[in-house]
Amino acid sequence: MTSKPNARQPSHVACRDCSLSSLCLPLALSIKDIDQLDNIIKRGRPLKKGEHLFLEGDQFSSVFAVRSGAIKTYTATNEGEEQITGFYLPSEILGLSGMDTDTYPVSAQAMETTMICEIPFELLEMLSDQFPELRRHLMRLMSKRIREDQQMMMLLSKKNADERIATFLINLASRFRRRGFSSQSFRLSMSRNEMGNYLGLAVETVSRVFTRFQKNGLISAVGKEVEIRNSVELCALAGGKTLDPNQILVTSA
Amino acid sequence: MTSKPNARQPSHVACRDCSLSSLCLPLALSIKDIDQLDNIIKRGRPLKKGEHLFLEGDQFSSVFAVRSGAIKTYTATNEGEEQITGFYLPSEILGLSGMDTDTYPVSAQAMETTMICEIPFELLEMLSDQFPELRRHLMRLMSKRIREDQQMMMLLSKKNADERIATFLINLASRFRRRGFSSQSFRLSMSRNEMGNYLGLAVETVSRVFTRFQKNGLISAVGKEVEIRNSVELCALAGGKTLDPNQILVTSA
DNA sequence: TGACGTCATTGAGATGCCTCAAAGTCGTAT
DNA sequence: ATACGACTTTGAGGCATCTCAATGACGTCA
Repeated sequence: MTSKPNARQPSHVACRDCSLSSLCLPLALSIKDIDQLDNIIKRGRPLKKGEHLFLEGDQFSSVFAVRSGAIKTYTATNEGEEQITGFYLPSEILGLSGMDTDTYPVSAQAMETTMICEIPFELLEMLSDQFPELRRHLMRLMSKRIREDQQMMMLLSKKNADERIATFLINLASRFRRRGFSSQSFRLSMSRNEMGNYLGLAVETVSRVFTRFQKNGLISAVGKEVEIRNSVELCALAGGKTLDPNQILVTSA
Repeated sequence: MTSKPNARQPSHVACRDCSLSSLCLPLALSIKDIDQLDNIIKRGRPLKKGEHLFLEGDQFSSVFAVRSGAIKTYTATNEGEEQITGFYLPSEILGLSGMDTDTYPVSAQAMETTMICEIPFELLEMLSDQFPELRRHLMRLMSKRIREDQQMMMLLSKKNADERIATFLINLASRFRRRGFSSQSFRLSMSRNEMGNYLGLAVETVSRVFTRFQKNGLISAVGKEVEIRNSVELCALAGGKTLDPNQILVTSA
């Protein structure tokens, strides 16, 4: 673990000094070009838990990178309930799905105190006219998202409750790992309810699966704190295809 | 109806003369620039039913546009069954999800005799370095796909069997309509089995829902021929959010 | 620190879809 | 024309998950 996940960060770190630069958009730019990206990025005040970054139907104007905290995106079903479409952790980019419309197709809300980098899309487009590598990176981001959504569709149409939750936990673990945090032990930023909503399960089912996983020694969980105690078994439940080869968990510390 | 859906087309129509140019990639290019796209497009022999365009794991090299016929993409589940991830009709583009990997993440197979335009990705990237409008179009395509996948995730996690099939039929209808064909009456290119696989339902359930829909006068179906008899009801079942405002069906001819 | 509201857990019963099984229909190729 | 295989339909029963209900734990704020 390099540092604590929610360590305070000054609110105006330059991209070149940001610890996430190797995961975020700067990935596509050389050191000297990063400063240009830096110039167009707006860094707002931190969002408090429950505050919205944008609402479904808002004028599309920017894409966003999470710097700390966590964001969920959701849309309203026909019956007016919320359907969560994604969770975003630090270094992850959201807002790209609004690109071909005038308005955001989902709402984005902070699940805890969250810091955001805002990248006005018009400027990002100008910058990507300038840097082919940046636009390829954007394309790759979107392409990756399409593949991830397809994995999600597979989860929703073929997996049972146990497999869904195993997959979800393994996926979270690998995302934490990528950011340099422990993949064995972490804090969920979402409630059981939100998890169930996202995974197409009732809260009660999520809760029962958690209980069962603990009885079987797969995980231990106290509230939102989760520890993966048997990642081999959990991966097996999740199904090998869920993780990229470079995302395989280390089995022991 | 402007012409029959499966009317024979000569196998080497230039983009500028293709009846699908207003729906396909040329959409992003001016008349004189289209010829450049034209030059990089490879037009192969027609694929027969069951033939593959590419296999999961094949080296990623091109994106493809369907010119006539129909393609399905699928991937293998952990248990080795096939999971269909999409159906592609004429003018629709597939292969973009492979963009950020070396290999295609899905297999693509012809569901009937199908003609394809192949666009080598390297050349497409060069061309889009030249034409900002083309690359914005590509981005929009991907962004649209992300939104559609999210609709699909919503379908899979919140809708029951009736709603899934209503949504599917309405979606197909609007895609036919966009291409200038009847949205009231069309031929399914997929089997009940494939439909169920895609929608996360057992074949038997699909069949039962079709029967029920016919009893209730929503549709009539003989084999793969489907007629929508009550599009208002069917849309209501599908849920308003499923269709873009510009995809709303005309209620009567 | 105590009280409240939110979130999580557990139990019991209902249900929608799946599985298995069998018969019926269609398309196709010989 | 006929026979075969593949696809579709229908029925019966089982099961995973949902729904409803109640209790329990936690976090937060006065």
